[in-house]
Amino acid sequence: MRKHPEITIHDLASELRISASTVSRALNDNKRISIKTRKIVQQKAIDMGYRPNILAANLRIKKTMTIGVVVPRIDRYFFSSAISGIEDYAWTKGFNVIISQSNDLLIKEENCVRTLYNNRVDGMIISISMQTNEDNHLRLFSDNHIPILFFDRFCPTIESDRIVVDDFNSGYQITAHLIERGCKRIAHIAGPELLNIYLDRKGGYLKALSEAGISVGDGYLEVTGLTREEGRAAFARLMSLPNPPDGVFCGNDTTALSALEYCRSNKLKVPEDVALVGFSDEPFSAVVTPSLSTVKQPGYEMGFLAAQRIIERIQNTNLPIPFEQIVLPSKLIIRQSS
Amino acid sequence: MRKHPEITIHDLASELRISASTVSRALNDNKRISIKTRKIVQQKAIDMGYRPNILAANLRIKKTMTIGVVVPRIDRYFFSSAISGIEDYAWTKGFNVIISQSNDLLIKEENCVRTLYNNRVDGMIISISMQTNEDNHLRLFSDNHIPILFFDRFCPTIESDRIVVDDFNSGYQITAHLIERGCKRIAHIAGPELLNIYLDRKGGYLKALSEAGISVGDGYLEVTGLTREEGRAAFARLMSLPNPPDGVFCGNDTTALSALEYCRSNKLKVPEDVALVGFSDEPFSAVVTPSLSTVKQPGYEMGFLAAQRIIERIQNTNLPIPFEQIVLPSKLIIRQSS
DNA sequence: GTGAAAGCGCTAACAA
DNA sequence: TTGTTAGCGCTTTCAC
Repeated sequence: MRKHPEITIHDLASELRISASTVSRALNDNKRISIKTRKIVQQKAIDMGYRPNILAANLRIKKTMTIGVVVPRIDRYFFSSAISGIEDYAWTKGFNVIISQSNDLLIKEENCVRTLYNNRVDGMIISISMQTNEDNHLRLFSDNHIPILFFDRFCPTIESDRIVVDDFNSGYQITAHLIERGCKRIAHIAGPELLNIYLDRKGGYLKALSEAGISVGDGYLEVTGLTREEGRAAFARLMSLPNPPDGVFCGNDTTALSALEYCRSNKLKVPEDVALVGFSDEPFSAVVTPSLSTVKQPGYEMGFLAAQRIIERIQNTNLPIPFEQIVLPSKLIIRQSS
Repeated sequence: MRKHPEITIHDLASELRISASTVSRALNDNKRISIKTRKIVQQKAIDMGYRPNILAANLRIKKTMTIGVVVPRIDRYFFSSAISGIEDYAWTKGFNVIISQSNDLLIKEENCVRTLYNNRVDGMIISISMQTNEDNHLRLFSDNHIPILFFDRFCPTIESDRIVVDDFNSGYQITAHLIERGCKRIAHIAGPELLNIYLDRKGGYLKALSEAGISVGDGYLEVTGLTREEGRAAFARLMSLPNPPDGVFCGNDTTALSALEYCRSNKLKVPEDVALVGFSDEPFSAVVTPSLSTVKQPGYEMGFLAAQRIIERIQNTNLPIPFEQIVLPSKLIIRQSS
């Protein structure tokens, strides 16, 4: 039931008849202060209900103990689990996390990044939007030597740490799997070419095909925004081809789901008529019927590692740690749809 | 390509040969400064790449412009969409949001709340954990008159604003719907009685039954933690009853899904043998087969409104606005499972 | 309409 | 081992 009057180190100091700096040091467990004094001060702090003014400390120390996060959308499972990982680690280190979403819009992303910059976050973890085709806003950080770390979707022109999964190899595995299960005509619904992840997935697809001596059928490569609607349209186009595919690697689970729904309403059997594979292992993928083959990305782990990495960098801004691209393993999950 | 040297109002001041206070005022569009001076200062600020030091301003002004959020888990769709709503509104008002998750553990929740308190957030939006049976940590806020707002799951002993959906009525509607479609033996898998939401859902269930003159069958009321596993076990118990139910109102979509899976592996037809209804409209609910009847909660809107409300309160701490419980409409969505 | 000066609560260089 | 002192960058009273 304590009331407003905030206790400061000066209150503690005068109460104990010592100086404020001693109080400050004692509170921070500075070894220059005798254990005895430290104990006394710390106890008094508790007794008087002292809480440090982080603002003042941060102003003095010129750090905010905050890391900024920008993701396309919070409510997508992959991103929310990544955020979960970021939060969990950051909190153990006393860092706060402020989150913002770009809605996959470049202009919104620029706005987010600028706001984080103005808020003086100590570092930024970002997964760029589908539209991001330039990097001026990102340079706000890199040019000013504020740590920046990309996860999943990165901007190739900014030198920095990155945490990704091996999209190329995953795309390769998916396609190889389709080939192995007997598909002869394999199509791919790809995402925006601006993004490394989709480019890589497509690359893996192409490599697997060419290794197997299969050429990409006419019209078998669709490039879309990977929304539900675009996915459905793209899949419809594929299935209306004179020689429709018997296996489709969809750029994400959302489009795979659209494909599934298209099949349902058009009485196509999955996987008999056409085998389907998605990407991301969204929560719904395991439970739709037929369940969706997909690639599981370790969202939580990526976030956790990202936080770990960036905090390490924040705490060693002077040390010249080389930038690193960390590739986490993803896992092909074969279910009923293929 | 600007470098480290941060510009301060003093730099602007000396550059323009005016005082720092004038610069400060001009930057804040204070009408005591002539329009002309304001323009000049603001332009200079841009030219010199000035960015205000929010930390210093906040220290002075004793606000952090930050609101804290505590949810059970970020990666559950309902919560991530609520957070999305909170973020969206807060950013328009220049507020930052710091998010933490309790993992439905009281001890973790206490920790989160304490951290937010120490971080001097200007207000807190919280949906309490399944274990929260006391309110000492919450009193940290309410006793110190820091605005606190509950959404969805609230603590009844703390006086404050609340934003909820009408769980009672939703539970009633679900049950009435099951009755209407011909179910005679309706069971309910309820959640922890500690939480208003589950208590209300159960209350609605009971009321609908009693109004219809149906009594609750023996063993028809299961109280669980509503996880996938507990849901499955509870549903298995129900179906092993001598007189198993022909309609089950599951406390959330997760348990409804478990039930569905149980039915699948036990060759029970849904909804013919047993009709199923869940709660929350998780992303998977619409796409499983059979698709899941459920109640849609407006997560994003709740978050948006919560942010709006708490910011209003933060900005009028002196005004005695009465506490309010805002009930948002939820919507029964009837799908194939019932 | 503008300036001088004090101070938010803390840390840290320098002294003792 | 402890204290003195000087700010961090901003806002704001009070004076002119």
